[in-house]
Amino acid sequence: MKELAKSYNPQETEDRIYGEWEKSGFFNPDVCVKKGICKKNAKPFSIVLPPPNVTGTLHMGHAAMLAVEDVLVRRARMQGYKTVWIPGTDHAAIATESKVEEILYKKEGKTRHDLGKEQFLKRVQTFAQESHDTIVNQLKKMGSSLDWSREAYTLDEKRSLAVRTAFHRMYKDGLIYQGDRIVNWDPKMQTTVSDDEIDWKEQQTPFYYLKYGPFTIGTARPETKFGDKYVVMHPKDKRYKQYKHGQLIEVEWIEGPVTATIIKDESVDQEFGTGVMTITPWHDKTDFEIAERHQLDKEQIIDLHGKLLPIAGDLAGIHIKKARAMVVEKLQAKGLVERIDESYTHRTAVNSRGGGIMEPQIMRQWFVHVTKEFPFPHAGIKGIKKGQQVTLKKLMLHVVKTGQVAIVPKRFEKIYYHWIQNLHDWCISRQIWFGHQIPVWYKGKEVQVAIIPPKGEGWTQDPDTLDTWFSSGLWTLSTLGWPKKTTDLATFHPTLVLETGYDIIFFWVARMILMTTALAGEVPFKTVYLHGMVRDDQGRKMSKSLGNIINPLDMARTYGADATRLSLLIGAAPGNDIKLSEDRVRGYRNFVNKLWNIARFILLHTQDYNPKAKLAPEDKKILQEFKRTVKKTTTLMDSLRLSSAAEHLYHYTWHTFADKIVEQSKPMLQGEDKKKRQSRQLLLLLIFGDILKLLHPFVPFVTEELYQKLPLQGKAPFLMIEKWPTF
RNA sequence: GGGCUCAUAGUUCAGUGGUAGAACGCCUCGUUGACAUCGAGGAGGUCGUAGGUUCAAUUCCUACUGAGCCCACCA
Repeated sequence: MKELAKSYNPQETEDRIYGEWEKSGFFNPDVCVKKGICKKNAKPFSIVLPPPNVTGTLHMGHAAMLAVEDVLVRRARMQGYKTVWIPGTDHAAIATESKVEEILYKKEGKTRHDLGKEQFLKRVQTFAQESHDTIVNQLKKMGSSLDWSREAYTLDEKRSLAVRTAFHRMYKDGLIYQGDRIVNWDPKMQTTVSDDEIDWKEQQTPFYYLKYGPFTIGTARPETKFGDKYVVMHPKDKRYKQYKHGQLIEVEWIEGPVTATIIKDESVDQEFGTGVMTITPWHDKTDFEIAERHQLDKEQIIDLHGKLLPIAGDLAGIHIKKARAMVVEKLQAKGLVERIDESYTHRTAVNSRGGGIMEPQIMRQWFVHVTKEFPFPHAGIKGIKKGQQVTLKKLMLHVVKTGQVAIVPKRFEKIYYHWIQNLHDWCISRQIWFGHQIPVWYKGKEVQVAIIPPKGEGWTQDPDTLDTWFSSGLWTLSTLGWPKKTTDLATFHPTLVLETGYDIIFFWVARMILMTTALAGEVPFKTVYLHGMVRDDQGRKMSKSLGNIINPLDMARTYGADATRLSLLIGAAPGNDIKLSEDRVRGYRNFVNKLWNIARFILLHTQDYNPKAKLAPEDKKILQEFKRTVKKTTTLMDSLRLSSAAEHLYHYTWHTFADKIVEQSKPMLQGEDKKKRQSRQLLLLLIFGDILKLLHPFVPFVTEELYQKLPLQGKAPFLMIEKWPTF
């Protein structure tokens, strides 16, 4: 028996251990079944890894996610479940494309158009591949027991088939349609963007009160007002009751007299401004909806590059940024400006990927119809019969309300409901190059929506690509082989737990529920476990500009992956943010080292232990007391209270086992009484062996390394496949 | 504008209808054979404020204050 080093060296251990695990194949449930580690008919336990974007490297938030998921997975495996955790990465369409564009521009001063589609996509793929390799390496460093044989990529061949199939089916069910609707247009990136990808920036801008015939209207954007010919007020507004809905009036306006129509609509806020406004339906969502309700004309004022169209008269071709001052000047010359309020705060929509200022436009795009009734074609959702009329919104609400999907912590259920109530049709087409090209083909006036290109000459595919969340919304299905009826799909779907940050509950969680229920008639997962954001020790977001980023790989290199994991697990309640500091990680490094030294002591004193020794009554009692810790840990983990479980183990290991039991054993181990000594040797080995098992999900590397050195009888070849202790 | 969360020891956080817990930090002492990445002991809290329910509230309810977050079509 070689003596252990004086202190634990994670650098020497972690990569070697991970390599051994990988080589063993036990991350793969099929291997476990084949080798008899788990029963053929064992209950399945499946988790998909929320696929990191191939835009860079992993951050502390990822590390927190990996820690929680690996704990769940490792424990399930030890409990004998047929356990799989599926790795993968996300092509992240617009995020990756804009990142590569940025690099290209910085390094070579070129745009994607200078390269052309084919060359540009090659660059993106190279970048994505490098990023992927880094990420995989990082996932392994953190000890994640992922089944690499099942690795997926949102843009690989299998996932592409799933995407095309989903699009085709949803189109046939009337859930996807092409329509002319108002969308968020980014003139800089030349693409649509979804509501969720917009950041709002507050700005002080002047607010103009303009004379519009007998009315005074308020606006923050006079440069869009050229075509305004509807004047809208609340039907109950007493100030304007002499005006009737539909009444025509002549008003003097920017380019001369206009015939305006009075419109009464309840969406007008009587308290705001003068309670009267004119509308620009082509470039404002609210205005668009008013126009839809009353079937009003809509006219485009601004082109897709942000320049004024001929309707602006001599200002045509001017960019809207410059146009404002010029329009105001014109209005002032005509005496139409009543007053200007300088202290108005306006919220500007900005594309969170790349920063272009959004300009709403009416455009022909593809949408997912969330309020359309359709006969539900499946039988797998409780409370909804096959053939029953449902909408996507209703489905999304139903599965959570009935508990078929549980959200932890529960308060996020309310947030989820609220979001669905406000949900509009989802625009899924993007005018970028990197992503799943829309599976629609055109030939003259013919249109075909299909899974594979139509036969015959002359078909061209829609050049647009799909919103990245369309493919990640299928993730639980597509990683398990859908639309094919694979064994994996039958065995592992629905997955048990989806663990992710609360910041992407809408982006991703909601959309997975939407797509999976609609397409497969199953929930994608039974429980959603939401972790908090990892912040710095002052509770601030980690960001480059603040320079407060703590890199998980740096922490793992300095203190070990195990310590890093513990620092992210202990003190982290679901849904609550974690404040992390290097001191914290250092503290848990000390615990890992303590564990190492306990082992060192035990190994030193059990060289000659007798596996058949009888436990003395007082030792039996200590063992019984230890079983309470096993029970408590088990119960806490069952209820997903991982932080409490880890804390409890920490405390027991250090302050009960090491400080009391081990200390008290010293005289017995060195004493003359052979029976006492042998009993105590066995006791220490038994309890410590079980401590290692209990701790293994939390700190897999050090426990594996130590367990392999324990002289216990009947050990499994790896701690990771040992049975979870009973009580 | 609507909603949510948090407020407990110096710090980070658990927790419970019945006279408060952990970790880190701090103080004192100890320790050359598992571990100074250590051991023994200790100090430290009227559980945000004001009401209410209750035999009893840090725990339940209401209001307020402070911190943070999310949503929303005020032109």
